[in-house]
Amino acid sequence: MFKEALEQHYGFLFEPLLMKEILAYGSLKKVAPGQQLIEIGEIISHMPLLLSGAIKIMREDDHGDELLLYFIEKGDTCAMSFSCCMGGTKSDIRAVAETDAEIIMVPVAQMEQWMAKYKTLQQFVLDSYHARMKELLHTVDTLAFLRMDDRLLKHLQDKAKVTGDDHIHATHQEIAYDLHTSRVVISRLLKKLENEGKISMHRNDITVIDL
Amino acid sequence: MFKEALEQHYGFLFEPLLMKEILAYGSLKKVAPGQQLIEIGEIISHMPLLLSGAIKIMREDDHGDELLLYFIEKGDTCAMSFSCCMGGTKSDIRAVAETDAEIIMVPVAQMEQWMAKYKTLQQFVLDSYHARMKELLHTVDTLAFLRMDDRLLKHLQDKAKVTGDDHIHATHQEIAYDLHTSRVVISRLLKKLENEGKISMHRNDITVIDL
DNA sequence: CACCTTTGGTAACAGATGTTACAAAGCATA
DNA sequence: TATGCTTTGTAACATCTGTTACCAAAGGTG
Repeated sequence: MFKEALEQHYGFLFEPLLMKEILAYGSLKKVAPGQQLIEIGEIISHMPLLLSGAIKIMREDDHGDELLLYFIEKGDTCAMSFSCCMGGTKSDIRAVAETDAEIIMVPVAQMEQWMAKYKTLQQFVLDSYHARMKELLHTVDTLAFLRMDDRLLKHLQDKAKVTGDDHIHATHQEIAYDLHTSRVVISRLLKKLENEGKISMHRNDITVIDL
Repeated sequence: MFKEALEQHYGFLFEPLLMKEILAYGSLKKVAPGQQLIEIGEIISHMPLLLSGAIKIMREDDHGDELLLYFIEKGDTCAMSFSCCMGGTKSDIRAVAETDAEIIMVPVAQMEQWMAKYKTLQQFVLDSYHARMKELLHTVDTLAFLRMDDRLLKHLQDKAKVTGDDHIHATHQEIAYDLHTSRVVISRLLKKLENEGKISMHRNDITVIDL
């Protein structure tokens, strides 16, 4: 049962009746790192409520080039998936598990009913939109105002934060995909960060010192 | 009176009772190009409903460097200002009139009441969030995947679209501020676009040919 | 017209980022 | 140990963008 986890992360937000409904209609989904949850262009049938772990939200252009937008953590939902499923439109983003994660999947049909009934859910959705908007603004700031070395360090810090581990297990190539640059550039800048004492490196393992 | 304009742009969206309330409590604001509507850090007391014209939404970093996020046109609202005023938080963005514009300003206090009462307003706010989110995603795409020449052309096309005029009256310096680059870079790339036949240039006037 | 201000053009250079190519190191496995 | 794959290091170079400096053109004002 996922009753306890639900209570813990959403109990203070949602009214008791809504909690019961979520328990009745929602289903628990467990995913492993790297597992894809939502693909671009896919029609959304469920709204996710994250109980544990972290999800990374990615954007892709016409040429298949990728960019990490932000991470979603426990107690959050993907507001975009909400508006997509309510409007019946397709997903603008890809969602991939960054860590092991537990998610409650609520069917769209229920969500529509509940939005009319439950004030707390309305508020939650609005708050969620606001939070995601702020994240996106942050992403824009990063892209517009920072150079690649700062973007890289920030990325490593973010990754350490959402995984709760200052050891990052990723190849230079994987990091390059997230930041939409090339492996050589990442290797170069990582070496620079190491020389500056902000990280230390081993094969498949970067330790963030400057957290 | 702004009754007619309101009917025209929002009549099909809002229920009659809500329209009456907006007429009763909203006030019409007319602004001229360049006039600032919202400043970063400001507390929002009113929610704007755009009747005519276009507003540009800007972001600024710690060093005072600017970036144009997107334009808002008639029938739109600034979803961010909504969440800011509902939450009592400060504005993350700056809003500046791009053209002459007419805006209905609705006091926050009313908005909170109406959100509980009127389904159509709830839907409008959710839709507005979704639309703004999409715009921001577009902005991210532009920053992450395009080079400056394409960003510049896209900016000129956007500007021509929201003003309804393929003649753009702006100095190279002003364009440089919007795109967060330097005047020299803009001059260089504009000359390139002119050679490619996509625009033609005169002092303080760029004509977009490739719309 | 003479004078000044604003705006735009261009060269020359610096720095950041992207690309290609190749070597070396780490790891797994026969 | 020998072999092969993955991952990382590095050089050399191309390209894009940003900076500085200076001049020229356009427009306004006396």
